Amino acid sequence: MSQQRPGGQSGQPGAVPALPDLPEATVARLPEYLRALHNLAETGHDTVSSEGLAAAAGVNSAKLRKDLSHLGSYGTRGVGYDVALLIEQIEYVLGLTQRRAVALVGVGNLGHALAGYAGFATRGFRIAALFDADPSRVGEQISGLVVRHIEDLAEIAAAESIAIGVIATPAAAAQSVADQLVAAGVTSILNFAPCVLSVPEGVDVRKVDLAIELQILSFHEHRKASLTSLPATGPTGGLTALPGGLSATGTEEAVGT
Amino acid sequence: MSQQRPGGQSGQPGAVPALPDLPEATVARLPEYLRALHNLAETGHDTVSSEGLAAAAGVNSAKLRKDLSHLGSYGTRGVGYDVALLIEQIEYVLGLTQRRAVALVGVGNLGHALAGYAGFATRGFRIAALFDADPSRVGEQISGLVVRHIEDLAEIAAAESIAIGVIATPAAAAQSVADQLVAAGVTSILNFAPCVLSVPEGVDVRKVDLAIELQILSFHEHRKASLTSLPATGPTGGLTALPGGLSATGTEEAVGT
DNA sequence: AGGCGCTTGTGAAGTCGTGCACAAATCGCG
DNA sequence: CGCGATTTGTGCACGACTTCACAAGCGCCT
Repeated sequence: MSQQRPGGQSGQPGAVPALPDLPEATVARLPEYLRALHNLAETGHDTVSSEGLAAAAGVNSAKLRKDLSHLGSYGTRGVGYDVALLIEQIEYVLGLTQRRAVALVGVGNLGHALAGYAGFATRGFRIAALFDADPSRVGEQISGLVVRHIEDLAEIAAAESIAIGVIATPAAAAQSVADQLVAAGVTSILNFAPCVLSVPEGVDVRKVDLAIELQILSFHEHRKASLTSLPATGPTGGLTALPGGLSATGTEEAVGT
Repeated sequence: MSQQRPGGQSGQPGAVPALPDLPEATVARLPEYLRALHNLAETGHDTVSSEGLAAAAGVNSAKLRKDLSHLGSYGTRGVGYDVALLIEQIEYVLGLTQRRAVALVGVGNLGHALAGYAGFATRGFRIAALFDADPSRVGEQISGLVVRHIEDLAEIAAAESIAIGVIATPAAAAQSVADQLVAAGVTSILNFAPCVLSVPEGVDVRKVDLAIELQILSFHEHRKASLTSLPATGPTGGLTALPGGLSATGTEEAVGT
């Protein structure tokens, strides 16, 4: 609460205030709060209550308050949180005040999509370089960037101060790419390849596996089906009259996500 | 994930081998085990120890044994697990014995990549239909499928027995699409749009947000950077940046890939 | 047949995360 | 200036998950 500087002894004058070491679960939710806050800011809200922000982020309000309390006391009792101030604080804690350079390796199907994903640019990141091992792809231009050969990774990573790498290669190549990223000084990796990477201590790896997400959903489907013996909403039971209110008025063109 | 049915297990006197009520954390790991097991099977392994499989899946061996124990006793003490049998069991529990039909909504940048992603097809799923709200995209052919207008969703979903939907639209359209999916009988949704979806009880939603993953990595980058000048406090010790070693720490077998 | 080494399955303890409930703090108003 | 309405920050209890440690079971070798 009154602890402006968690972490205790920081004898470094002028140094960055030591980051509180947040619970991992909290860290994983902060980006969601941040997105919700940006939405609120755009719709003209100056302050927001924990209840309101929690609803916008899809979590419990008590959890939200506890999460925010971990990074200091930035709310006002009886009023709520100042949206702009909270955005600033979360962006600072997440290290988004600088626009981090990201290297993307593998410009296949998925790599193309990622290279064109506007969400990276608008949320604190800059794709600084694209790489591939296939010579026929080197030189291709995607979203204003030229694909370089993976051999040039170390050189470019150093020049661009790249600390985060994204692997969008086939699984067979992923470990080799990871090794090269680490050798080039990258200390955080986002892996889309369906395999386990082994990296030295001090390097963070996060994994996104699209098939796994579907398989988890499949389990719940299976379970729901095994519990459903009588309910009318059986599979393809017949055309149920759709509620007319669900018109597609809100649908827009599906621009590249 | 949150909306679990309460434990009131009603009736159903021993008919089907009722699905064990697995911990959510276990469910999330089963697909990883499954992938590792397929790798092992392809490289000629007939059996595998918990230690070996755990290494291949990137988890602790005790955790793996406990996970597997939840779905029955399919190991042999002193020997290990029969790879083929375990694959069969996990696929059954995950509901992958049938090839589930999936609807993909939004064929923008990301949607294209997902439609062409081979991993879905090889891991238990069949993309049965593509949808978009943009008339200029309707009719386009992608990976052997014709893009249909979102209006046709209900009809096609019924015809193809689609129970899982994937949303790859801009955030502004996602809620509307989700409503339409639900109205069409879809009970599981994988959402790539950066927003919170509200759905009726009984519908499962999982979310994948690429920018959030990067922001989590960014936090750890920020934290690492702020520690490099501070004394190491805590059990995690200072991250000793072994400069020369580019090879991975573990010498464990790298699971063929 | 019996002992020995290996591996599973699991009780128990420890750690982490969640949600409730409430005191403390702040604002607006009479 | 004090009071009530409102909302934050947090102590505490509970539940979920992880990890350890070990007994029980299995196959092989002698």
